[in-house]
Amino acid sequence: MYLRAQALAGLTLGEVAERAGISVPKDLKRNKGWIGLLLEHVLGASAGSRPEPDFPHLGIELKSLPINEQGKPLETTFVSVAPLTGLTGVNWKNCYVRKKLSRVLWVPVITNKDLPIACRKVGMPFLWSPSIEEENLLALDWQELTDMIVLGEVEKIQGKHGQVLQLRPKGANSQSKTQAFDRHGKPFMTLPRGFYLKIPFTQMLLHKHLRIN
DNA sequence: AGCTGATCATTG
DNA sequence: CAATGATCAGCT
Repeated sequence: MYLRAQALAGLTLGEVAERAGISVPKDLKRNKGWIGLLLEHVLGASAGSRPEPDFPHLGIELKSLPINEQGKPLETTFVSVAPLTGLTGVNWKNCYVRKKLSRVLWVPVITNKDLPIACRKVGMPFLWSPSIEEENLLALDWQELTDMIVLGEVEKIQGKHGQVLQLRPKGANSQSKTQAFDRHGKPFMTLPRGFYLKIPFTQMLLHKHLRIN
């Protein structure tokens, strides 16, 4: 599977889509997850929206990483939705973020905005598991953000919180609502949130990999 | 130019 | 509705 991913390196998305018999959209405005879904399809990941790794047997999560020609990620990377309730007994060791990030196949895609989708090229995929240092950074941020949620301060959380991990809205739109608890423990409805990896962190992963290989 | 809140499609 | 896949786009 990793080898199949490496075989995609250097191909354009147009070529990959053609292999898969999938047509390429003009833009991603109404197909924001298209590249990720294309890669899942050609690599044989299990489809669907089930909360499982993309490759359950291998415990590997597939993430496409939009980068520019200089190798800089262009977007933050969504990790998972953030539970706002039922957090008693949840800690870093058993949390969903850690599980999701335990083994990730990153597939960089050169996604300069001025390039048509079909002309954008797949970079060299790499398999990653957090080093001790990386995991410590993630754990620190996760704990800070989770503490705030537990304290009923979810609406005080800004994207700037966290060094490598941030909490931002993750919903259909600003009208989306999910349940949370306020500082007095009373339930109220608020925007669903998700954990995202900040750009400098994924940039570091990419560059570490490039140095090693 | 980067950040962060807002948004889109699809599925179970 | 909430989870999957993310990128858009206005504001600073």
